[in-house]
Amino acid sequence: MQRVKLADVARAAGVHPGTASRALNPATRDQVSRATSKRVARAAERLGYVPNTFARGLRTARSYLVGMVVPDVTNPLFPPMVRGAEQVLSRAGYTLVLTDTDNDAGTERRQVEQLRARGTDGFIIATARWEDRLLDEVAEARVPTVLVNRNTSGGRLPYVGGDERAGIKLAVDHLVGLGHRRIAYLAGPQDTSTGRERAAAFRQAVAGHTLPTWRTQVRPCAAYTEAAGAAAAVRLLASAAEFTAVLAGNDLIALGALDAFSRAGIHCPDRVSVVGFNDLPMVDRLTPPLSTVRLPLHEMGTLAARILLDEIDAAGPTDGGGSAMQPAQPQRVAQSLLGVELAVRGTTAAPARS
Amino acid sequence: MQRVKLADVARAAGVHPGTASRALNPATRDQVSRATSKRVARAAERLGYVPNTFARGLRTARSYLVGMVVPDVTNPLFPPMVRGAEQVLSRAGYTLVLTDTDNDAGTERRQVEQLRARGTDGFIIATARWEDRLLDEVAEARVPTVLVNRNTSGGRLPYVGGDERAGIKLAVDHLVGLGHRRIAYLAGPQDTSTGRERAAAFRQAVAGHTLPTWRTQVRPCAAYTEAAGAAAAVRLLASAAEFTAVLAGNDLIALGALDAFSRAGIHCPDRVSVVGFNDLPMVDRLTPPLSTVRLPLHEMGTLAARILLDEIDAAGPTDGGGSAMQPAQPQRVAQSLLGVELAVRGTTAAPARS
DNA sequence: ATCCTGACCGCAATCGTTTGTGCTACACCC
DNA sequence: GGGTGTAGCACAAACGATTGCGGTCAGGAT
Repeated sequence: MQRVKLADVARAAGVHPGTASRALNPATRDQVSRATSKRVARAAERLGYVPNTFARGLRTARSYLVGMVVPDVTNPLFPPMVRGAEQVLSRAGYTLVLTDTDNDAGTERRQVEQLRARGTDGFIIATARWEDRLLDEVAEARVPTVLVNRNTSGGRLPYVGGDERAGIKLAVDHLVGLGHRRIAYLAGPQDTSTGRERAAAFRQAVAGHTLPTWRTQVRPCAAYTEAAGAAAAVRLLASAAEFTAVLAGNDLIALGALDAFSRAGIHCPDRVSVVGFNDLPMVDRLTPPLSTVRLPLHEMGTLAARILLDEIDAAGPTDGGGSAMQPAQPQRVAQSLLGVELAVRGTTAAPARS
Repeated sequence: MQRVKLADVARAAGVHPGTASRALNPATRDQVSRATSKRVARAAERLGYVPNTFARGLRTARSYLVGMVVPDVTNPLFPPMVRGAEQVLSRAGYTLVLTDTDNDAGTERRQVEQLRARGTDGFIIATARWEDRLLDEVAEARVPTVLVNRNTSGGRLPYVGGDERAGIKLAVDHLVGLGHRRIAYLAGPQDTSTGRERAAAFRQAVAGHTLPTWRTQVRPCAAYTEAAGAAAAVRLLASAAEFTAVLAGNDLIALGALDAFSRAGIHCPDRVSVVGFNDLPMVDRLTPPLSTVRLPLHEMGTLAARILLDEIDAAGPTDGGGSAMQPAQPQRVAQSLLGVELAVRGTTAAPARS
């Protein structure tokens, strides 16, 4: 590894290693005279001293490592969050460790445990399930953690996401504004917060207008994939329900539905309007370009990182056991909802007059 | 951090910590009787022992950390590589640290140095420039490193990428097969290996057929972006060169060119054929769907990781200075080119008969 | 002149593992 | 039975930084 150690710096500055340590550490610098502090700093600079992370970590039980857990880096939803998080973390001297769980609960658990063993200072987790034992344990162990994009039912961990209710409402209002009265919703999987929240928001938004509702109006998809979206769409068609617009739980579902419609000879936007969610890259280049709800993904990443840093500072050195003071009841923690916007594009239009 | 340490395990098994250490380490297990080894293993299991990475790293100068450097996680080209690399690394007990340089040489240097200070065991680098001082230094310092996707001029570091020459040849042959005779090439930036390699391959492929060549036939773009591609395309149009097909340095350039052509009223594929490179997600859903060369991105990631692991093993504990035996000349290292394929889709067709 | 105070810094223990060295038996051979 | 090997393990010294504790010294108060 690197050659020059603290003792070298100390020798060069003519002081004891302990003193050099204090001089270099901003938090303890005032225990040392300004003169020696300067001298040590200069020596360190000159010799190109960089502290040995292992030694430091061994003593302080701080790794300056943060784990970020995503289901699939390949899904374009996540990279912007990763990027945002990494920017603020690295600026704060932390290093981001990315792990991809491949959407599998087992590997997720393994990865998290491996990172915990490594002394990771905290986690940013984008894989939360609505009921999530692993996260319950993490919360129990008081490991600094913040959820992003997906929340849990418990609400015991800080969360940052987009304002899904607002996004759905925007979409529904837009469709209603165009003249649509019968709108179907292709919901995401109901074991994720986004699937549940958006579905609930849809019902609420529809109830806000005086629109007809019918039994098969909201149909959950098995997954956030094109295949699942297509399947749900054909089921919807088979149900013979009348509808002039479809709101999808996310863009992939919307794309799948679009495929199904076009295969059934139902042209968009002439015969059916479709709205997605997430505004994935490229969906604005399709024909017709997809109308969709845009989330501030990058900002979600940066905010999550900032909240995590606060949490880490508050927790102090990782004592694992957590502080003795346990609140009377599981306290409610910060749930941040960021503003979203609707991108109106080519897949939405006034309904055909029947 | 975690409560139970090696000494606890040793006590439980009735042996000295040193012995417990050997018993737990597969490489030194044979210095201990089978009986005690079993006993220690059982005790460790029962107590839930996980070794302290700091202490271990402090002693062994091994971090089991690998840094992966990409210019921009948000570019869909990279996530599959990251994913592939992470899969093989984590299976080998390593942890992947991802860092995004934002395409900036300065932050790249800072990130790499920070990771080096952290004792990172090796690097997978996807940001190589054709002339790259930082990588020269890294090679000099003998830090285990493998380049992926982009190479350097020196060829002193192991590299894994797609077989660009073959890809370009496939594309050119395809166009020629359709009847095209005048093909232009919109090259990527010439400070990257991909930009240079593909351009050279294009010239070679064209020379392989008896096609006309002309002065403005290959035009470098300033960057791998849609804007740069569009700009190059309008320059190409302005040059009044006759051409019936365009091969692009990558998909983004192709998309930009497509935009420019459509703005100029030149319809694709009727009046001009276009083929891209990389096969980004979604480009198969555009109208017309983009014909392009597909790279085995995931496999590039896994192979890079495997080569890196070999290198790390060969290098042994990070001694920084490198072994004393220096080869007479900078030896040529493994340069792996993976097979590519051409996805023939809607942007290529026989040229209009003039 | 003595005592006290506080600023500054040195000393040494400590974090938890790994690993070179050396001790103790026991087995084996002639 | 004495010498030689060898297997199995204990001992303790590292690795490099942090930090509680205590010592020194100058300067001011009494």
